[in-house]
Amino acid sequence: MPTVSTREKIIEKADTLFYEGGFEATSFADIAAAVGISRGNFYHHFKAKDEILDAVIARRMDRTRMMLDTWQAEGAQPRDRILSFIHLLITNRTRIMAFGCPVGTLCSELAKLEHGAQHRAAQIMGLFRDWLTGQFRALGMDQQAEARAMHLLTWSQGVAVMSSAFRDETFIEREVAAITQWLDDIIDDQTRHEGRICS
Amino acid sequence: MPTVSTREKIIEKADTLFYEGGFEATSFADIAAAVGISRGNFYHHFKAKDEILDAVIARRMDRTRMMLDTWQAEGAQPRDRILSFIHLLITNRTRIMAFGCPVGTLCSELAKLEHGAQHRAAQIMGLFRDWLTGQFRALGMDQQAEARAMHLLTWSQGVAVMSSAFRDETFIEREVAAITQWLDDIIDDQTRHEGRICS
DNA sequence: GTCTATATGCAGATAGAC
DNA sequence: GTCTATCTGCATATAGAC
Repeated sequence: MPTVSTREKIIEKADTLFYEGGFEATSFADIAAAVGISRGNFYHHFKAKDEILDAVIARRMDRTRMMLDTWQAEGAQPRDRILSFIHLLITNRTRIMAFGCPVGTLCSELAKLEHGAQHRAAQIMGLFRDWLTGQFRALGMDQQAEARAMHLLTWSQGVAVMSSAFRDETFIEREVAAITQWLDDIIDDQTRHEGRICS
Repeated sequence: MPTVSTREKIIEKADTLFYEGGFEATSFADIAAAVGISRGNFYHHFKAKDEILDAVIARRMDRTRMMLDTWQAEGAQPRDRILSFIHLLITNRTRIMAFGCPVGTLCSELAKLEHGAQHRAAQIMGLFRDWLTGQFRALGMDQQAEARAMHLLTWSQGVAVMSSAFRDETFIEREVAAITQWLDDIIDDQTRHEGRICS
């Protein structure tokens, strides 16, 4: 029977605490208290704080891949799949306003700490970039697919930063509407362009 | 003779260290070493770490106001002034790639720390928002002035996060070109709109 | 695998000499 | 106004009993 191991519980709690309080500001004691184990027991599972960070990043990579796979399977059209990504801003708006984007803020923090795991954290962002690039490519935007994926990611990261700075929920809603409008505009352009080539 | 006081030196060094290493990760010892004074002397000037943060935020507010005033005086047209803002991304690209945006990353960090100074840090962002709103208003975009200021700020914050995550200098250059294009497009739209009303 | 007890170091902060 | 010496607490990390 695969009950949740202590190791997995540690990773799960550390993931949440790193997101909500930051990596540097989260202590072993915080994680141990959240899991309900002693500090000493901690070192049976992880030799150093950096090892937990590695495990948390690996967990986030796995969960991101699973989420992207779900969106891929559930979305009938590339547009629907891209909308799944955009609507993360709505679904997670309360947490985003309080703590920002989990990926963006981790990358920013590790950059300042000059932490070795910085590159691995950026790979989570890379998963989104590559998946979104695939969606725009499926829409026939071969040349501009990656640039548009990067634009959408950039816009989302900006919304996360600004909404947490100003604590404005309506801002997120307005921006999501604007992003959706942008998406439909470039899809319209693409459709017209293909029509012109065919005729 | 107004030589730079020790207090001012502390604020200046703390400003840099908070930006490059983060507020939480920067210790009194770090600042004292950078200034060249002992830790004990520190407390003659600041009673607590939070007081230094307050002073750093106040300094950043002052310097931001001065910068905006300079842009206001030097730019002949609102478009030129907005371009001054956009080109911050180019001027500071090396530091932005390494440490992100000083304002955005401070807001993000203080949000996670649930720090009381969070609101004051967001006021720096507010200075940019209000100034940019004034520029768009001067372009005749009364209704949409603030939304466009927020869009420009959001985009810039996104570029800062993404360029530091991927460490890509060419990305900043491409985005600045795209932002400039966006600016000229909405100015064109505005000009045509005014023409239509007058004719 | 989990615990208690503990080592070591550095953080923020204070007292008091010069 | 600057220093040295010191306090207290919490951080990461280890040792070893159960």
